[in-house]
Amino acid sequence: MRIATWNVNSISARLPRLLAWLSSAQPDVLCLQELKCADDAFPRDQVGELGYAVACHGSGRWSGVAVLSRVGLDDVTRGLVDQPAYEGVVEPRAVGATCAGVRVWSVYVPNGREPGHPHYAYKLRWLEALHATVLAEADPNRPFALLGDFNIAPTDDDVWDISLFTNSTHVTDAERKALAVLRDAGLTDVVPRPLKYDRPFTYWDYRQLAFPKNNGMRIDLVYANQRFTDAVRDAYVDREARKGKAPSDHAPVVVDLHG
DNA sequence: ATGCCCACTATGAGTGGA
Repeated sequence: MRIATWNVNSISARLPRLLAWLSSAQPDVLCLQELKCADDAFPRDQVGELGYAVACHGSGRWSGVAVLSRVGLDDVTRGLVDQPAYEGVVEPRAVGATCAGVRVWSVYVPNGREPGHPHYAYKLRWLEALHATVLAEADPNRPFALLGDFNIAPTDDDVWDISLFTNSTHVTDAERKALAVLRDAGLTDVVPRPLKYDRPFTYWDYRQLAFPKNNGMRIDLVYANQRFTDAVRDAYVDREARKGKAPSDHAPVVVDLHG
């Protein structure tokens, strides 16, 4: 069973590349983030032709998440337990579904903008709600994983040059503590292998030749319980998807499970 | 070669991304 996550930075802008990637990579389950489309605008027919059912949770211009599955899609849950609002809006940033017995959540953690910004406080509150959801769904007998764009680099090695991140989001102690709380809840960071270079970055800015220079970050994560990690056979970042015409600025993370 | 922001809304410039 192949499970993947990919921040596509607009489903409509990325549709040709998404369909090509589904055909070549053949994931059984794909978690998507940054759809930037409303639920009624999701290209269900096109992904349906490739055999995928869709559970999406979007509202238009910003955010938006989905789970695509060709092995069943049950018990869809939209939003987190006690998910906080930002400026009065509870944003579409999390959707859960059960696919062939595996419970997955596609998550898009708020960016945070900068430490001290209200969006940063929102990010930390949002991560508390994510933790509450993990606790509410805890079941050691069921494979479980959060997959998505966490907007946090777990360690200093997960950015290309930590000296450039002074007073930046994504690397603060409070954000990393939120990941530690998820680990304390029984989840493990499933670190993918890079297909080139030494570190498995998943995001490269569009600007300043970041991708050719490999000025990247590992912020797209898979946090899984033991039943899930025990089944992991391989995990890698598909950096090929970052190349070429009209790519997303994120690459997919692919996890292969036994069975 | 991996190649020097992109996508959205709206119609030009502002916002968000990280």
